Amino acid sequence: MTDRADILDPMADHRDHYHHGNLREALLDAAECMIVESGVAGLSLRQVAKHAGVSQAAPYHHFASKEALLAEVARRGFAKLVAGLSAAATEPDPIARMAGLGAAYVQFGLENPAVYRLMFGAEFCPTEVFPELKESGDRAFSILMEAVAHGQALGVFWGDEPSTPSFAVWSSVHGLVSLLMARVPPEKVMHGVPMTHESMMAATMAFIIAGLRGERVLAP
Amino acid sequence: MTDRADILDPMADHRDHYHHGNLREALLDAAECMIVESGVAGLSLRQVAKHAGVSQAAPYHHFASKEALLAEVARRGFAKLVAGLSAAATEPDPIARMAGLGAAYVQFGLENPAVYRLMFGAEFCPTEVFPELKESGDRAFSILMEAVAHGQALGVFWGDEPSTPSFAVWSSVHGLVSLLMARVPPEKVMHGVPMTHESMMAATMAFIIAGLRGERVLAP
DNA sequence: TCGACCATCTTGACGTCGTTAAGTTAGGCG
DNA sequence: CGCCTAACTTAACGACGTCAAGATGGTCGA
Repeated sequence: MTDRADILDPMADHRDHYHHGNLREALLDAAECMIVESGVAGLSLRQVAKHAGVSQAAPYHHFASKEALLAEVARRGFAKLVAGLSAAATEPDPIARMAGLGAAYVQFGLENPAVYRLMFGAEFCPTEVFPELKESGDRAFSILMEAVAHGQALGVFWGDEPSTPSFAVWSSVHGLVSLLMARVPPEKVMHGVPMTHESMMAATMAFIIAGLRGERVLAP
Repeated sequence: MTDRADILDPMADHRDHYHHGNLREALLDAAECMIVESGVAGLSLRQVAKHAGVSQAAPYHHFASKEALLAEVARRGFAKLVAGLSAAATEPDPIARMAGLGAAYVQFGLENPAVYRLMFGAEFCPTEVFPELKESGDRAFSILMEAVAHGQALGVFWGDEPSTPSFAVWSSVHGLVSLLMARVPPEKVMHGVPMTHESMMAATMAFIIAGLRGERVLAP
């Protein structure tokens, strides 16, 4: 099809142009696009291939299975999430940094709900089968933990051990995103009180800050 | 097969014994059992039917589709969750009640991870298609909101509007269960600190109590 | 310049899946 | 006793994931 185009357009300096151009990336793009439109559950590898303009078996020269392709889409998602968090992690004030991290996290989740579900769904591409996925997630967690340790070092946050409160923070924000996606349409009103995504997020962040600053209430 | 068994065993007083006995419940039981063993993604309706001892098309006389059967399994899960929460909701002390609700919620999630994922996954049986699922979830939320309002009425919890902080509580606990299931094996050690499910839960509950008691830190 | 190599992609096939249509069985009621 | 209808079976359709075998075309040493 693009017989002469490869000569006229030698943009791929390395080895990115194979037979049909960079099929691996094209498949990933197509899969992500189709996931965003129709969800993960109904995704068909054959349609991904058709969408990329190749035959049904072509993807198997770049991915071991449909699950492996989905895992790579999820890995890209984690990379994007880490990029967003990193941008927010430069803020020096601990509370402002934590608020920025939370906002970046929620923004990523609500802007990429399908990919977010794929990343944390564990039904498709489980972390046991694809350990690089777990590693990508841990990288995001490290940014959060660094922010907690930063606040602890300055005496703004309680304690001196960052991993446990970091996990509690992650739980809160992850739960917020999950519930906002699954159960709260943006205009929902409950018992006469409007529940906007913004107010839900403000309440969760208030919980997080209160938890980070406060003393323990329950034993241990 | 059970030609005479129906006569020898007339336990089903109402109309529960059709051709093969109560196939609807048998299918639900088989599906739940198979989901627990192998997850939702790989579940096959044909295997569910075979597991129940009927042909491939038999389920369609009791459920409109595979998704509808899964939705009913999820609905049963919500009923079980509500039962567990209700038992913990009798405690009069607000903080103890909240801790009990959290423990009951986490216990349900960790004891039924596959069904929990189905309930909140939103990939299979979405709430838009099965509104009774949403209703079941709202019933669980009401128990939590009642507990928050109870604490607010006694002046133990901050504020006088229960739905927003209740949502933050739900977020935290839901996120805790999700992350414990997906990313934290029970024996995980992170940066030299052992992260047990119990310590993660204690930290999250401390956050929740602190958030419920404390003043707002961020501007709403 | 040419031929061999090899990664890349296609064709075709297998078994399984969800779902539907048409036929079969058996208990309930006239 | 015979019809009715719900419950179930058999058979089939198209789509799916995946693999084996063959076609294709760029790369590189001779």
